[in-house]
Amino acid sequence: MTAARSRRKHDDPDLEIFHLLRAVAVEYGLRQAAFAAEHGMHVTDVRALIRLLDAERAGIDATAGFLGAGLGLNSAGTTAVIDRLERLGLVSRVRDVHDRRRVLLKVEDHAKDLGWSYFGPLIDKTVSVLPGFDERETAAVRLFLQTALDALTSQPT
Amino acid sequence: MTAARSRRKHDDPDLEIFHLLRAVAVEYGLRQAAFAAEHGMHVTDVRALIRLLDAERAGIDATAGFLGAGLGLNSAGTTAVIDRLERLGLVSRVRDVHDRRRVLLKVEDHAKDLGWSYFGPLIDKTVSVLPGFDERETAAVRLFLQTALDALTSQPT
DNA sequence: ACGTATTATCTCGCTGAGCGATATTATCGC
DNA sequence: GCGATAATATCGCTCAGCGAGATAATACGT
Repeated sequence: MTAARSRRKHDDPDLEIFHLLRAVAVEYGLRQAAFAAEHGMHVTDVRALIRLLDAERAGIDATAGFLGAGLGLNSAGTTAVIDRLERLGLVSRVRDVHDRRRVLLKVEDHAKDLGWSYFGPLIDKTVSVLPGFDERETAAVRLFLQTALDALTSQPT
Repeated sequence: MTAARSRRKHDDPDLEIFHLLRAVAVEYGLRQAAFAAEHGMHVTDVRALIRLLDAERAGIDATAGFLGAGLGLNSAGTTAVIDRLERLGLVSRVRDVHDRRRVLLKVEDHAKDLGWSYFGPLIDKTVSVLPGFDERETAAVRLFLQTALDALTSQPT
């Protein structure tokens, strides 16, 4: 394991790109925390909101259990998150008519606006360089990101 | 603000790349949490360790205050983080000889190995596609990441 | 040199997020 | 209907991080 330390040089251009990607990930986390604080929420609440918005976009109806699993929380923690979001008027609990054990989570319009106010400018600025890329360049970006995602999701050796 | 909602279509290819980047950021966070749990640490501890390793690589001598600022913690929280890292034998406190108010944080070799065991495989897999790229493709990836980083670090409109 | 302001870190008490265990309520198979 | 199962909620607890203030070393004006 100590051998790994000398595997790469510090000025390795590949490493530089990796560090760039890592910086993006780190900053993303910081921005999420800042956004949360700015709106009287916690990081978990923001993540929950995003989960819920993603689910809605995917046409999945989100339940408490679904959300808890997505956030890696147990039922107690999940209830607490939903309580907070409900108190902020961002989400409302709706009993499922067909299975009345289930609680469906309805994302309020206000939350959607909040989500867009968070991601909107970020998206615009981030993708602003893409129109200047040709097919191969765009494909390269996509491939690199996909590879990074695979590396992160696959179990380490 | 409601106008933002209709600004982009869901199948916008630009948005797809943004989602890919966002997924990378999210997964990075999850992996960090998993790594932390695996080694009896908290996410903050891992982030602290990375901060310290980065500082060492940059030739900065890390103090408690420096670390706290980097993590967005106040002094009480910072002390707690260092306590935990010290208890795990990953970091040791060394009084600065020239300014004896300061506590320098020395990263133990064990921590460096830990860092490499975390990032090593991730780096290898992530950058594995880069050798197949030509100059323009590599530059495109770099530019895209840099733009994303700028978008994240600049204040939102 | 000397008191005062400043800087760096730590201690104390507290709030609150999230956990484990358990309770409550609803559905399903028999 | 009735136990078994599933979905969510409640209770009590632990511990990360905060605010306020303590401690200790340094800088600085006079």
